[in-house]
Amino acid sequence: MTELSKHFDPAAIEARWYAHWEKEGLFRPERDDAEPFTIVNPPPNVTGSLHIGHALDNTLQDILIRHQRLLGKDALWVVGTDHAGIATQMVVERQLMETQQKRTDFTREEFVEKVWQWKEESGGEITGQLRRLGCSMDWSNERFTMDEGFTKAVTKVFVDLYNDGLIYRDKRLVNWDPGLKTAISDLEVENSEINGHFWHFSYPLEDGSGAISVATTRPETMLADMAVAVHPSDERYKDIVGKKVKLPITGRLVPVITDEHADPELGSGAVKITPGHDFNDFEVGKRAGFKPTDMLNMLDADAAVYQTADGLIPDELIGIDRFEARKRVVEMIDDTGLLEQVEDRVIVTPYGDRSNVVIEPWLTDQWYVDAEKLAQAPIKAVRDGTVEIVPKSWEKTFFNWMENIQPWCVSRQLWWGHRIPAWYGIKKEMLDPATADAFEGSTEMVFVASSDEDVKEICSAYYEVSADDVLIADTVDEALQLSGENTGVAVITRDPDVLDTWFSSGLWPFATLGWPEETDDLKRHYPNSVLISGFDILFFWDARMMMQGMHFMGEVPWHTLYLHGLVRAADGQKMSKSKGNTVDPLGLIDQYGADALRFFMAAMESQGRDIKMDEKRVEGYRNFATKLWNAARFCQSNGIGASETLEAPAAEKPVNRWIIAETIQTIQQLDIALADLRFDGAANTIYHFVWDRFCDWYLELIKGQIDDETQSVAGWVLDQILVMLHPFMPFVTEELWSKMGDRPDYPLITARWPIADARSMDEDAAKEIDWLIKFVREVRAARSELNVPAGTKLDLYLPDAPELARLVLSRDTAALSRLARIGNLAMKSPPEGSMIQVVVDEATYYLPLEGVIDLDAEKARLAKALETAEKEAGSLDKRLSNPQFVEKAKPEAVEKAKADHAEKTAEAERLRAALERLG
RNA sequence: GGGCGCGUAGCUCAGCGGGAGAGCACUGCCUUCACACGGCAGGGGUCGCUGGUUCAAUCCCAGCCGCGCCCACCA
Repeated sequence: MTELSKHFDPAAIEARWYAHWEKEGLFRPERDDAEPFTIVNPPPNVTGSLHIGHALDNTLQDILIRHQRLLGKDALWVVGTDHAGIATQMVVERQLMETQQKRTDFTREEFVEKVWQWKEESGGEITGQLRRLGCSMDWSNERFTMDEGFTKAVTKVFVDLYNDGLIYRDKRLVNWDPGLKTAISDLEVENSEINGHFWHFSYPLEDGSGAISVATTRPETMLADMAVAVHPSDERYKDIVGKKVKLPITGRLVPVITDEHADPELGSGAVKITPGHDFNDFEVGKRAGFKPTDMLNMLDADAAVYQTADGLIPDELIGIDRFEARKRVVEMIDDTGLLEQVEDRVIVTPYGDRSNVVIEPWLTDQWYVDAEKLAQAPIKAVRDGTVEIVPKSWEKTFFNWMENIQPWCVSRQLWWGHRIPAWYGIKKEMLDPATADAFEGSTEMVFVASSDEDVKEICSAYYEVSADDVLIADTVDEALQLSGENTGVAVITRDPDVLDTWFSSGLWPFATLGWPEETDDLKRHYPNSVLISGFDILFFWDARMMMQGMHFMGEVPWHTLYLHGLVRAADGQKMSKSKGNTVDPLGLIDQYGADALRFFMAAMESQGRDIKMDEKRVEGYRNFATKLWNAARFCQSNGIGASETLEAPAAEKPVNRWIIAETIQTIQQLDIALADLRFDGAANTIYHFVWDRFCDWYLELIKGQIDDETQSVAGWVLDQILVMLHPFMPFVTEELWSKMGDRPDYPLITARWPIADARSMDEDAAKEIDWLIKFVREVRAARSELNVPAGTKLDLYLPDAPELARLVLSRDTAALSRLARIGNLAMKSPPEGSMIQVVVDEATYYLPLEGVIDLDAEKARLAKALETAEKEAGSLDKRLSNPQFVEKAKPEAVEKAKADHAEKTAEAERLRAALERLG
């Protein structure tokens, strides 16, 4: 047994214990016969480093996992990192930029190789940081979303979904990020309001019979206008419908059409229609009979002006950036006198969440997942309670999104990621390798397959059935030339795109367990027990896990979905790097220890609310750890050590019987709080037990009287504390566990969670000690208010005290002497003279005081106490004299009111008498 | 335009049908033999406002006032 230092120094023990746990395999002890408990960790980006949100998220998970491990379960916490397509590619591209290089200086293979290299050298920094937080994940099976097995799973999922008709290729408007030059999904678009303008143009009618006024916030798109729409019921334009207008600048002739979309109330009631560059207009365009392939496009991948198919855009505008083009178009229209008006207006503008660049609706071929179909099973699962969302208030949000879900664009024009397992046969003359949109309209046929081998088979089969117009492969596989030298119509090439990162991370709950192989782990740990995630990824990740999990596994991915909030800065603002208001969790760990940070997170995590950072509070929990440390130090120096029993030891002394009962009550409360996922309640329960009950009362009551029984009880209680606190504060508890006694091969991390054995509860002892505490408090308060010097001992006279009081007071003289500074005890009336009168329940206690006490102060004290008692008695009296209350209230409430009334009345009476005695 | 949530002690937050709690901050006393990262005692709240339901409302209902967040195609 090593002596403990006076202050607890977290840094001195954390790394040591973590290394020990990991090395000994204690995060995943062999428990093949135990009930499984499984959590998958939301895989952090491989580029990521631990931020305060991770600290919250992972602390909560670790609390659950450690608790379940202590309960004896086969607790598995799956861990790994996410390849994070866009983020990782950006990191490596930035790195290249430092040496004036760019991605396209390399072949795709070379670049991807560089990313892997980066990943090996610098990726996964966060995994070390999670260790510093104390997270007990199963590192021995760490995964990566692009490791071999996972990639296999992703490919299978794509192929299967394709074969089930749940993935398809479609030409429509996507959210195009011109900064990253890739499509992104709806969820990756963030709308924000900016100050813009509303330009009103006059479009002259072709026949010269007038003009129609249209207004737009995006004037440059008029270069690709294909119609002007008015509402069918709009009488003003009745005669113009069907005529054509001649667009300024391009001179394109476009029809005036009717469509419900046009709002007669807005502007002139006529709206320009640009199907290739606006989501509404796309729909209007389709209704008006335009096919997507015919819709005009006027922007390239960089969002610079691009010549439309009809070649009508003046050369001077070609190649100009969209925002510059906006100015030029307005100027040009103004020059022709067709600019009618410019209004200031707040415009909702879409930005890419990664690039922070304005998103462009752009007409491309992309892969889409039929999310609507996949959403049905998850909706039902939440509806019928198979998946419980905690807190429940998120259900509505979940349903609202799931029930209105849009096709999910899953293809990304990136190099880093899971490459889409689709191959195209393309006619040679259509192939233009120089441009990104080379495949535009050139696809002859698509083959979706898991491997080149599969492609070969499919191609051969296809060749057999329709030899005339098929391909000869030359890129993927030489064997495809089996198809013959067949006039050289086509080449085969693999889809250059990769999948949305969330497409793969959605498989996390089962692909990490070995799927598609039917492994034992998969059978045992799917469905997972619970998922902990921030509400910010409810749609991104949680919902997708449900869709993919239920489709491929036929079962929900987990039974409970716990959503926590955001950790905000102290002023309530969202933390962000750009605002510079982030708090580094590792800095907090350095300063206060991982245990303190973890306890803070747990204590602040009430369901449903964001957490505001409060460093003072972290400090407070550091103090708590020190408090526990010192309590253990006290125990150690008094021969109190590791308990030898799991059950509470037998005890005679009331104080020991009392603390055993208190401990068991704490276990019960903790069990309930943890079962309810009330992290705050759990943390507060153990906090107050340790500090208020164990340290402030129990240890004080036993000081100076520590016999064998007390040693074994105190040792047992401290052990239970260490176990109960371990999920929250793993480091300090493990250290104390080892220091409190020799327990080789029995580390705390795999100890036994205490059993709330109610048989050890003792009501009589509780009554006695509770009364004692109350009495000590009253005496202390009286002494303090009358400024009796702390060291002065006073004799105590109790002429009319009830039996319980006499018993307790005469037994616990040592404790009384220490805690209330009581000298001698006499069961009789006090001598004449000045004294303090203390009223506890129905009795008065007298403490004569040498010299003169401050009579006024004593009167004031008693008067105040009397006032309080009378007020309470009065209000209870009023309630009890209300027949309605006695009649209708619950009997318990009436009983309680009666008892309280009696007590308060007696107390008031005593206080009144005491006051009278003072004259 | 829909949906969700919040407004309780100076601050940060629990409580959510029987008469209000915690941590920090504040005041006074205490170098009491585990701990001053401590101990003891204390001050401080018309529980946003207005109605309603109830024997009883901070807690339930309605409306209002403030403040967040999410979703949504108003050009």
